[in-house]
Amino acid sequence: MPKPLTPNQEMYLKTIYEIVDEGSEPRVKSIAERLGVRMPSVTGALETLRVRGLVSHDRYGDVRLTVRGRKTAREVKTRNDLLHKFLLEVLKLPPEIAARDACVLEHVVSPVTLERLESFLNFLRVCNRGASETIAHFEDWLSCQERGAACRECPGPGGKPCAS
Amino acid sequence: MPKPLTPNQEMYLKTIYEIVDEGSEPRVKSIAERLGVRMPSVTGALETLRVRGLVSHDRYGDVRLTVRGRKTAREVKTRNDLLHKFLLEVLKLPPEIAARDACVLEHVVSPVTLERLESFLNFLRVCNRGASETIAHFEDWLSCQERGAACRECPGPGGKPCAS
DNA sequence: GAAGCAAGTTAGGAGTTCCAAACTCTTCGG
DNA sequence: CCGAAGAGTTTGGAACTCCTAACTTGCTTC
Repeated sequence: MPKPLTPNQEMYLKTIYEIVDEGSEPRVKSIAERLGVRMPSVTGALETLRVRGLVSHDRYGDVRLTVRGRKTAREVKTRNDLLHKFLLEVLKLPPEIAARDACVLEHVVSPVTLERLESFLNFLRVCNRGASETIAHFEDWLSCQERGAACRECPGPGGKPCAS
Repeated sequence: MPKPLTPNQEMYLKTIYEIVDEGSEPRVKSIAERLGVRMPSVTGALETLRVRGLVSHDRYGDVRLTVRGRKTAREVKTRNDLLHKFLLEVLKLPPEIAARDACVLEHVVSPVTLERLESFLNFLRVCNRGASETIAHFEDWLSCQERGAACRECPGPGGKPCAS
């Protein structure tokens, strides 16, 4: 079995995939900009990925994902989408935080946990015993918390319901 | 501002903290065993942590956390506990998976997300509009899913309720 | 077609993290 | 009190990641 990719290597793959997905040519420069690194770092990373058979890249030439590279990139992206959805729709995190965290978590969360998160989202979708209402209540409760007040029906910081 | 610690460095700190917490002397060997690395790795890591003022350690001498090191270790442990609780109590993950994932996530999750997870757990505790019931339903639904059946009231994979 | 600029690469260096092998120190038993 | 065993360290090497500085290449424009 091949050594697993590092988080960084997965990030390079995902970034190339996204650039292509947006209809642009993946250039060393644009990859560097997206990842917040300098061009030599990209050249180096592409070399390791090339050796592993995930991208094709000749000196001064085009950067392309191989079939295997594209497959891996899609997997990373799938993990990201799932985490992002959870952070956004369940935890109600602001978009920038959700995006940032999904981007870190996508490389480290276990498959089992990922699957469970997916189940949780499915459950919220199909449950007809008030699961989505609970999530809606959570959002209400959060905004009461922010005002330092108690929620209409659930106790707030002070333990007492408020009028909101 | 000091450079942030790497996940690894946080792990070393947390490990030493736990060993002390259990009433043992933190030895290079026991730290190595817990972290699944060899002794030279520990010696090296202790040196970087020493330079950063987080542990005290003389050649062949005792390993101790400094005040700052202990503070950091406690912070890591707090993050771990919170994540662990969430993975266990909300996602209903098996203990080994929850422990493993909490241990990775503790180093990378943003403070905002951590706080939100804490809010979520608080919400489940204090909500009197059925939040904890929803989580209980999730657990039921999961076991139905495992049997490939539908839940009593929420639709399962086939979209239809079952008798469970 | 040549010059210049932007893109890309190489070279060299630093930090982190790990390892095996070889060495040193401490401690404990005889 | 001395020597062996185990604990701990040093050395040297590998992988990954990043950087700056200097160099090369390709393209575009005059």
